[in-house]
Amino acid sequence: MNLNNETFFKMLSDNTRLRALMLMQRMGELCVCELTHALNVSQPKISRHLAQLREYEIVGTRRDGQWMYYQINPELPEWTLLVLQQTLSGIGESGQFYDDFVILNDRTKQINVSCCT
Amino acid sequence: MNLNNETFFKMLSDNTRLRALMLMQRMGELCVCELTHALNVSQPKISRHLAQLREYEIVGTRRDGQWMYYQINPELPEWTLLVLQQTLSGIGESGQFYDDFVILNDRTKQINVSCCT
DNA sequence: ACCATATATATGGTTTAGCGTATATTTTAA
DNA sequence: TTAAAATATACGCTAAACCATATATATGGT
Repeated sequence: MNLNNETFFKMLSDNTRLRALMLMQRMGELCVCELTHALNVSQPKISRHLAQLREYEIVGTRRDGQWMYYQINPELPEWTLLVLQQTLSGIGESGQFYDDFVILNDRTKQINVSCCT
Repeated sequence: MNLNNETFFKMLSDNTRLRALMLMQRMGELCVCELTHALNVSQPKISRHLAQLREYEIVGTRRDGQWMYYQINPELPEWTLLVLQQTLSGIGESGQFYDDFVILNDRTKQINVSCCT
């Protein structure tokens, strides 16, 4: 599927997708279970949204064993990358987006815990 | 209506609204008939979209006689203004968004022509 | 081969968004 | 006060988005 400007913003216009993107923007790649946990949404739900983001190549994936890692596609048009960056710095330091980050971080700090438990 | 991040992007995710916003970002305030003409869409259509943008205070209005002028609300959160700016510089120099601008400019260059003829 | 874990997809239903057409409102001018 | 222009809204419809639940696929370990 080809990404036009309209569609790019549509992908940002769902709260679950936006939260996921903000986490990826901050943390680099993340696996599905980390996102499921940090955002506290059902697995099929996050998976469907990630599939949409991948369909338009807003995110790329890497498989490592059973885990699928998602990250923001670094080859997106420059201006879209800047928009994502601007958005994170605009909204990432408080509220829900910040909370998501804290939950994710608390979890990853627990060493020796496999990605998803 | 209160504007959240999700909604902000939703407002950018419709092509007609995005085109209108890009023109306003470039030109400052514009009246409905200018937008109708530049975007070549029906008057009720642009009017409904402008009403949505106004509902979330993404744009503000000023009446001058029969004409209603719309412009991007300068009191939007800083990051959203930056996103709009970034978007225009990313997509405004070619394609449909540029074409809209050219059409608008050709028209306004005709001096002594009332706003809508 | 079989099971458990991680992830993806399919299905059916509900809500929301957008459109064209018709009509209403506001303002100006005669 | 009537008409015309500019703009806004209402209505009925269609399509798209999103969700929860159920099921399928893929991988790794035993």
